[in-house]
Amino acid sequence: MGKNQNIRIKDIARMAGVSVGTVDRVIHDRGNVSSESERKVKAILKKTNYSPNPIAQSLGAKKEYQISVMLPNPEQDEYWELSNKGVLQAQREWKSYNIDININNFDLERSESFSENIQKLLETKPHAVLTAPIFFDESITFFEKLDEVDIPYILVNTELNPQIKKYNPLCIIGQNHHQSGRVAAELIHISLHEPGQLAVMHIHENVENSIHLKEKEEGFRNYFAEFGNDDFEISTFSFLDEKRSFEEQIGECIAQQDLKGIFVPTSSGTYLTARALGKHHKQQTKLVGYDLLEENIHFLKAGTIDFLINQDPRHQALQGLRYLVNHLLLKIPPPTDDLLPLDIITRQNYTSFLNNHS
Amino acid sequence: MGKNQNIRIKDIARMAGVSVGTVDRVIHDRGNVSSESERKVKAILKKTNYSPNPIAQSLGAKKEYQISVMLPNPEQDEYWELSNKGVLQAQREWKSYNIDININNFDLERSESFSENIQKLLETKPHAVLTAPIFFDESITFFEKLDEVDIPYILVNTELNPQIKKYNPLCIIGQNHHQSGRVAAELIHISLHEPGQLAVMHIHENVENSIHLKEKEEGFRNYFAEFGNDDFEISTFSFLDEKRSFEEQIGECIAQQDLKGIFVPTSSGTYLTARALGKHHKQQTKLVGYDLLEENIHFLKAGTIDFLINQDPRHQALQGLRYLVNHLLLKIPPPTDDLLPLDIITRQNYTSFLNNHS
DNA sequence: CTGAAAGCGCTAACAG
DNA sequence: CTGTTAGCGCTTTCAG
Repeated sequence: MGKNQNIRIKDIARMAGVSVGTVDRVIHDRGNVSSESERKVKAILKKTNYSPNPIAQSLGAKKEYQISVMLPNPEQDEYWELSNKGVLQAQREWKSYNIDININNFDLERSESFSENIQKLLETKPHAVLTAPIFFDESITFFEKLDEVDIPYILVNTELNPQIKKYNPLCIIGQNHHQSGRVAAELIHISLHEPGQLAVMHIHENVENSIHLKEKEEGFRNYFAEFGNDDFEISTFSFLDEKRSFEEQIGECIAQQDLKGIFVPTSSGTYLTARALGKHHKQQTKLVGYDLLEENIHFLKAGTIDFLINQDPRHQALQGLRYLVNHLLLKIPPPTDDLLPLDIITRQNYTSFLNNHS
Repeated sequence: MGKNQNIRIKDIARMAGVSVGTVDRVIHDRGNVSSESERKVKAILKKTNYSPNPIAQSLGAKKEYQISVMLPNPEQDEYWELSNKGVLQAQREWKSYNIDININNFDLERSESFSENIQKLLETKPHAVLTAPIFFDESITFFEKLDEVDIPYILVNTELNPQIKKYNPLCIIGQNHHQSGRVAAELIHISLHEPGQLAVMHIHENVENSIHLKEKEEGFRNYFAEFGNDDFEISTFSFLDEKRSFEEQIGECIAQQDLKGIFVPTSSGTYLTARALGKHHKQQTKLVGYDLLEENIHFLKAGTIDFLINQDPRHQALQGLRYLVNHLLLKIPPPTDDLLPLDIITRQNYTSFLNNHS
């Protein structure tokens, strides 16, 4: 048990017969130390199992840190509004620590907007970055540049995948999408009392996002495939931005098919589907979607939505920023990835998720 | 946006025309300040929206804090072992902050053990206490004494109820038990495809604990009562410590009844029931219980247990200690109570809850 | 290459 | 009642 609470830099300086300045130099590899001194200091360091007092460390280093957040415009999508709430909370949380979190928003509909913003962001030379790789190709350019100038970055809403492995994010925060799809399947399976048609609805999604969505769908199908029977037949429907409103398109689809269960792998798609089910009086169709958006909660309460899987974007952002701060301020390394729990939300437990948990 | 990053105590001293000492005194209500000075300082404090730099604060206050934890012996029950893990994590987390968390364990089976321990604990005069009111009557004595000597305390595994309102815990951490019972009912209801007998099993519980359990049962029954039909009839069974093992008793009960669904409101009761169901080949009976104990997970995977509701004892302890530390170190007041989310655990999502989340 | 010394913002002991 | 001052442990000049 390290009683090393009490060894100070001063102590090890004395033990090594040098000054605190020298000790600090070897600790931080700042050079300008004779190999002799270095050897001695390092020996004592090892022997005493010294670990610096992070509090004093960050007080002493009166440095200001800039963290840049690059996320979609919260006004375009309630999911990102929740995410933004996490950022705002982090801003408050670290206000007095000389951490400046500045927010850059890009347009969810225009990938160019993302590219434009990374230019501006990089010019400000932040000490760390939090982002979500919505537009994957553009994000890759971003990663390359960040890696190049050695700015640490953390990704939210992401899962470790082979493409990302080529780059060096400090940490990746998200959920296991495949497993998430399996949870959705399980929930439909549990609540469905008779065989029938199922559907996966892809609504309004930039193709770039499709990595997640495909994985969710795969998990969903995979779950049912394991049973090897054909009680359930699964179709996939994709609705793209057209002249006709999504609601109209979805409504038509729902009217034509006799669906027993629907899985919508996106948060905003969820309430769009619920609306359509409502309009066509098909509320009894089992519907599983994502996230505690206002309208999703409404339809959950009403019974149109049966389950929501919570991706907790607010927590993801907050957690990402905490990792970044700990990294900058206290040199505490975050995990390489953080897979959040797959919360199942129902009519009976949703309120317990609505309190602002830290 | 507060550019108050940079207002130091020194600044507000200058602005108020007093010394830093005085400012510090009014900030911490240490008295010995003329009402005139106090007024001025408070005005500036308000105007500048001053908030102290917690880092400097904890460096400056070279005070050592003692926090005493009083929880059941973790070796007696895996639930409390999880709880203990939270305590250990907190110990690590605040190691370098001069916070000394010492653990007192009492015997779950002997209420006298609790009483004995509170004596010893009080003699050490800790700065704060974390406990769980397992033995309610004995706990009340404890609360009274803590209130008397003004030691702040936080309760875990508890819900705000009229009896506790007479005392002054700093915060109460737990779940809404009534709602928890309703979640259990909902889960059974969703997964049950035909009417039938249901049961609530009370296993091996000290009567003192029964407040929670009664509330869970009430929520459970209440859910079904709202439907007003009699598709489901609910019986209550209680198993007390006797010559015969619980397993035997439960087994007998299960064999005699034709139960479609069972709700067990305790974590250890859950696997005991699952064992009995296994032995009597009644795995198809829907079983809802509590918590990610090793054996519960085993039976969940095997399909004997259908759902677990996660009470996250580890998180409760950790959170309670964080509140305490923030209270002591930074004077940040915790909420008066913190109701945690009612996590639903299934075969498909349990792994996502097993990672050690902070 | 090295040591001395001045802070970082706050707390607390000590004269007055 | 009030101001002054010496730290907390570490970083970072700045002479030498």
